Order: sequence, then C-alpha cells, then structure tokens
Amino acid sequence: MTDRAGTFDGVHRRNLSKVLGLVHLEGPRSRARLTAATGLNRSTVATLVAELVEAGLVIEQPPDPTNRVGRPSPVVAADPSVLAIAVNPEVDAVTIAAVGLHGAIPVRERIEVDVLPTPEAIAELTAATIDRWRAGQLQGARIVGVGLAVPGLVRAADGLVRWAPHLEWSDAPLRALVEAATGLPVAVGNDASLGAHAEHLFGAGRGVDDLVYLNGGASGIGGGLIVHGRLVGGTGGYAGEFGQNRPGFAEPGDRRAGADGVLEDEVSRARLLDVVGLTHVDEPTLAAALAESDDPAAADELARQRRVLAATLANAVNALNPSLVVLGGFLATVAESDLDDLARAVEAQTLAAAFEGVEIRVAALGGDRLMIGAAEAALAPLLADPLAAR
Amino acid sequence: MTDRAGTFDGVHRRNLSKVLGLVHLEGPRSRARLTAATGLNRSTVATLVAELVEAGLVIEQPPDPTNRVGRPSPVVAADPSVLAIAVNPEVDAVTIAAVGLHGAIPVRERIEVDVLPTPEAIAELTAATIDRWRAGQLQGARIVGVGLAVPGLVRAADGLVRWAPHLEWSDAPLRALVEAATGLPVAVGNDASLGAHAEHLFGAGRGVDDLVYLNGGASGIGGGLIVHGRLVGGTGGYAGEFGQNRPGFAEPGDRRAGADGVLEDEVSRARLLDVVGLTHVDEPTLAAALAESDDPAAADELARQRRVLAATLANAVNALNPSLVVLGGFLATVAESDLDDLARAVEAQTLAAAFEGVEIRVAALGGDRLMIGAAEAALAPLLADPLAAR
DNA sequence: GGTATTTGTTGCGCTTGACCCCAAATCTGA
DNA sequence: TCAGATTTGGGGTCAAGCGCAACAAATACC
Repeated sequence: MTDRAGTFDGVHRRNLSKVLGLVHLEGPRSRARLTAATGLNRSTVATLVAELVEAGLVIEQPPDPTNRVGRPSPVVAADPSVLAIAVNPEVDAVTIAAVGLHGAIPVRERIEVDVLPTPEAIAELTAATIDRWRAGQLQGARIVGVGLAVPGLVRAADGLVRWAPHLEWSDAPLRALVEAATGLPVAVGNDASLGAHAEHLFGAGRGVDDLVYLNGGASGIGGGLIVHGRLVGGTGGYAGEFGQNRPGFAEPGDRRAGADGVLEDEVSRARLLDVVGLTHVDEPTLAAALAESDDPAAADELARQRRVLAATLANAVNALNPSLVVLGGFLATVAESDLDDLARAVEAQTLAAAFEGVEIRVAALGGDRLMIGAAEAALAPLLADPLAAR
Repeated sequence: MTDRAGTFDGVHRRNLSKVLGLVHLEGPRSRARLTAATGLNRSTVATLVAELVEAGLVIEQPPDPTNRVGRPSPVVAADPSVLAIAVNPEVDAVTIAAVGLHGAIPVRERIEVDVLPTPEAIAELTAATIDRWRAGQLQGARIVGVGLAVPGLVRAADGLVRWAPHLEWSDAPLRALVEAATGLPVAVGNDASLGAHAEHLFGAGRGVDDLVYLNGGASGIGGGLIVHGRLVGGTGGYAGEFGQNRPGFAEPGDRRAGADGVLEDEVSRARLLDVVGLTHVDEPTLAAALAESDDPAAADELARQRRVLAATLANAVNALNPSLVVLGGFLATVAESDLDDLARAVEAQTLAAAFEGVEIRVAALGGDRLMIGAAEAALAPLLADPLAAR
C-alpha cells in the first residue's frame, strides 16, 4: 500500500492538486484569491504556483486592472497548451475533441461513419486524429490523456466495455486498445455518468454536492449520481442506470404505454417522434414540433411521460434527498413542456421534507457535455497529483 | 474558513484520527500492525499512540504471546472508560445504553413507558439516567457524547426532528433539548440510517464501501445508503426513505395489496401478522409462525412481499450498483423465507452487469444495532479529531 | 547458547508551511 | 502632485512533523 496520505509529501501533493483544481474549475484567479480559497499561507501559495508553472501546468499573467486598493496580484491561469482528447463513439458518428485544462475546446470534429464503428476502429481513428492534430492545429500542445464517453456499461476497474447494445460491442477492452494505439493514458466511462460529472463541475449542477442527473438519448435513458460532491460509480462502475428502473404508478392516470414497464420504454424519444410524426430530427426541432402541435395526443403523451418520469425522480429523491435534479437530452424537452407540473408530480410522491430543498433544472452544457465529461476523466489523474503525471 | 486541511497540523490530526479509528473499528491491535495499516513510520506511530494515551483515549497493554519471531509489540486498545450514551425512543419504550469506544455495551436499559414520550421527557430521562449511571455502574467513566436514534425525519444541520409520526413529534428541537439537559454534545439521526451505519462498520456490511440497507420496523420501512464508504445523508439528512418509494411491477404476478402502492404499505409487518393471525409478537416468533404455517395464504403473502421488495431492490441496484444489500427487521424474515427466490427476482429486474457483484444478506447486529449506530454518531467528532474534543 | 528476525527507541535531518518584515503597487484625499 | 493607507508579493527565518538509520531489546529457531 503506497498510500502516502498522512505524510508531508502527501500534504504537498494535495495542496498542489487543490490549487490546480481551483484554476481548472473556477478559471483564472489571482494569487490573492487562491490564498483565500485554499486557506493556505501566501508564501505557500507562491511556492505551489511556482512549482506548477515550472511543471508547465499553469501560467502567470500580469495582474488584472482591478479598481481596488493595494498591490495587484498576478493572475494564475491553466496553461492553454495542456490538453485532453475526448472521444464519443456513437452509432452514426464519432465525435473527437481536444479540451484544454482551462476548459476551452480548441478543436472538435464529428466524423460520420457508414458502418458501426468497432472498438479497434475507434482506437485507430483516435490515434490518427491525434497525430493529424499534433501536426496541425495542436502543434506544441501537451496531450495528457484520452477520455472516452461510451454509450454502454463500462467496467471501472479496467475500462472494459461490458455491453454497448447500440454499438453492438460486448466485452471490448477499449482502454487497452486505445492505450496501445495512442501511447497515452486512457479513461473510459459511461456517457451519461460522464455527462453527470460535467454538469456537476461546469453546468447546471455547479457547486451542488448531491444531485441526480438523468439523460434521455435516442437509444435510452442513462444517468449519474453525485453524492458528497463525488460521482458515484458503485462496485463495478455501472451506477446510474435509471433507464432500467421500474417506476411505480401512483394514480390511475399514470398509465403504461408498453408491457414491460421499464423507464426507458415508457419515457422514450421514439414515442415523442411518433406522436408528431417525425423521424430523425434534432432536439430543438422535436421540442418545437411538440410545442406547436394542436394534436391532443401530443400533449397527452408528454403528460404521460412527465408523470412516469416524475415517479422515477420521486423514488430517487426519497432515497437520496439530493438538492438538485438535472435533466438532459430529450428529458429536458419532456420536463420543459411543463416544469411546474413535473415538480408538483414529484412533490406529490415524495416525503415533504425530502423534497424541500430539491430543485429541478435542465442541463446546461449542451453538445459539449460529453466532451467535457470525457476530458475531465482523462484529466483526473493530473488534477489529483499534478507532479506525478508529468 | 478554518479549514486546516492542507497544513501540518491537519496531517497530525488526521493521523491521530486514523490510528484511533483503527483501534476503534478493528479492535485491539499491536503497534506493529498499526504501522502496517497506516503506512506510517514506526516512530511516527509511537508518538501518535503516546499522544492518544496521554489524552486518555487508548491504553497500551503488554504484548500478546504471539508465537512469532521478533520483538513483541505492545497492544493498543481503546480506553474502556471512554463511553457514549445511545438513546432510542420508541412508542412503548425508551432504550438507553452506554457504548464504549471499544465497542462493548457495559450498561443497557429498556424503560417501558405508558404514554408517548415527549422530546422533553426524553431529554430529562436521558439526563437522569446518565446521572444515575455516573453514580453507580459508570463511576470514573468519561462520557463524550449522546447519540439518539429517532424513528423519524431528522434534519442533519441542527438535530431537529422534523416529523416522527409514531411518536407524534413534529419540529422537535431534540438536539438542543438533550444538550441543555445533559450538558453533553449530542448527535441525532434517523434510526434506519444509523442502523445502516452500524451494519456497515460492525455488522453484515463490514468493509463494504457501497451498500444499500433496508430495515423493516413495526411502523414502516426505513433505510440507509453507504456510498464510497460513507453514509449518505443528502442535503437535509433525509436520505434513505425507501419506504415511501413506489416500486414498479414487472409481471402480472407482482400484484398490489393496497391502493397507494408505497413500499411500506405493500411490504408490511402488519400484513404478515394478519396472515398468521398474530398480534404483538417479536420477530423470531413471527418468523417461526410463518415457517410452520400450512396456510397457502401465508406462503402466498410472503412471496408477494418478496416480489415487491425485489422490485424496490432492483431499482436501487440499477441506480447505485452496490456490492451488498443488507436487510434488517422483518425484511430479514421476508428475505429468508426464500433468499434464492428474492435474489433471482432482483436479478431478473436488473442489468446483468449491475447485479453481478451484488450479494443479499440479512443484518447481523440484532438488537444492539441502533445503540451502536447512535453511539457511533456521538463518537464521530472524537474520532475525527481526537485531541480537539478532549 | 548463538543467530536471525522483528520491533521499540532515540537522535538527526529534511521538507514544508507559518510567520515576520520589507518592498512594491495601487487608490485616496488633500 | 504627493503623502498616507492599503493590499499583496518576496525573501529569510522558524518551528513542527515525519522519515530514516542506527542501536537496543525481546523473541523464535537451530
């Protein structure tokens, strides 16, 4: 057990991690503000920042012209050349992006594919794209790792994709493949879990320590939990599969559409598309079509899905007493069709006290969510121990 | 912000806490084993232990006669005179016990009451009992705090009992009342949550970092979650109220008994008592009566409750991917009526991967569970910072 | 009874963050 | 325009805590 936690070295590392984490999460900050935020001594922060500059992880900029008394404090920012590569393989396309330690996304490509991508193809595509970028847009960049957001079950221990039904992968050793192809450290995670992480750090769940995130995709419903400010993985890393839950129905009006009763069969994008007679449209188009539709069946189906969603959320709220529920993907459309109604339905099925502090919001990060989440997973080792991963 | 986390003092405190926590949780241990467990240096552990001895929290005993080569190492044990008081108010009785830092329960009393106890009565009863014990059995003891396990919703921030339906309390400032009456630091928690904590630390969930605990009481079903090795409180501290969840029914055979569909209406001790025609018996008697009954209605009701319980557990397993599910109270009776059937029913309603590592067990601590959980809550500040709370 | 092994003990040195004092940079007000 | 106030960085010093190494003690094995 090389758990150097209780030692001096451990303190130093944790402090480095804390400072780097602050500039990463909160953006550029003056040294004075870092001192205040960390509770450390000025001189300590000075040496920590110097060390991070030395390691090429942060840069110090001339002080901002702040209209305040006193000596201006230099601004510490994440070094823009430090990048992680984020990859999101989907059925019809693979999205690859470079995400900076400072949060920006300098390059992003969506590569359409004709056939279902294999894990091997993803590894090769990722490696080729990185090589191309390194020769072009990302010259001089320092790529610290690759993060992949996969629509399927990912074993946390070794980045094995146990089952990705839509990609038709099973037991694919994705992490090993991409590591071999790129020579970089690789993190693999479930897309919805990484989305939850991203919303927690930079989106609608910013600063919230206990939240439930549910995302509605074309294929089904996934989710993620933040408890005590940390993403919940569970034993194998499969936590968050709310789509497979069976919500209970409180009132006769809460009716089933199908036979099975699993959430993602009841609350589904396909049913919404059906009811307005569309196929293959993006989310805003679907939302607009639903909003403009005069067909009572459309409003009815939205209401039905809201109530089933509410039952699931109520179960989660009773069990976890979060302070926030975040809904992404088409669940945002369902929720926004009548946010008050959804909240009331959840409230009706929860203990009063448990619902008290709960807010229901839609996700904030949009299309960058998975890129940010995947990059965050790739950056995690660096942030946890800035000097070890140099 | 007096967050001394990144400082030397913080390291020292954390190390003290780690050592004290080890002898508390794992029992008496040689200094050699403590050094191995903490990863610290021999000399460091020596000074830490000396400091804890000085503070009167641990004692050093002559080495155990171990048949191994080398110099024998003195055994470090929790000081038996350090105690916490645990209190569990119920409808018909109040249980009070003194629980040692070393885990033993030197005194325990169950005080029957004729009328529903009020919060004020609990405070006075607790203070009077402590005084009596201090003059008698607990002479020379050092009582570091009081922990109360309450069958109701407890606001974590201030120990306010928001709602305890069976005691008919609402918004009772229990922590303040007991603190005023005893002059001791007081912790208040939900009984089921504290039970989950106890099972996690000393019972069926020992060493398991992710578990779901459900307890069936006379009045309803409560629960608690351990995630990342920590008890989940949620924002307000109300997490774990699985009894109010509405499980979904997967098959036509999974049928409702009542109208509402809340778990604790469907899966209830009263229904089990009904079916064997008993009232007011203890758990072993009920379990025996159910096992011996020839009435097919009894087996049927047990099977029905198992399936509803399975649906709830399946939802929890999908969402949290725990490695263990612990069932206490009459839920243990329901589960043990056919543990395999329960496990199969859960498996049928979960994702294969999420269920993979899941084990279902019954609780292990029996009647001491709530006393241990409440005492643990009272001891928490001492364990977290051994020298601050002297 | 000698040797190997394990562990407590002691003293030293290194690392690290706190503290102090001074210098620098800016605002304020006369 | 200039002095005072205010805030912050920088360098030196200090103290605290842990690791390390050498030595001593206690046990088992041969």
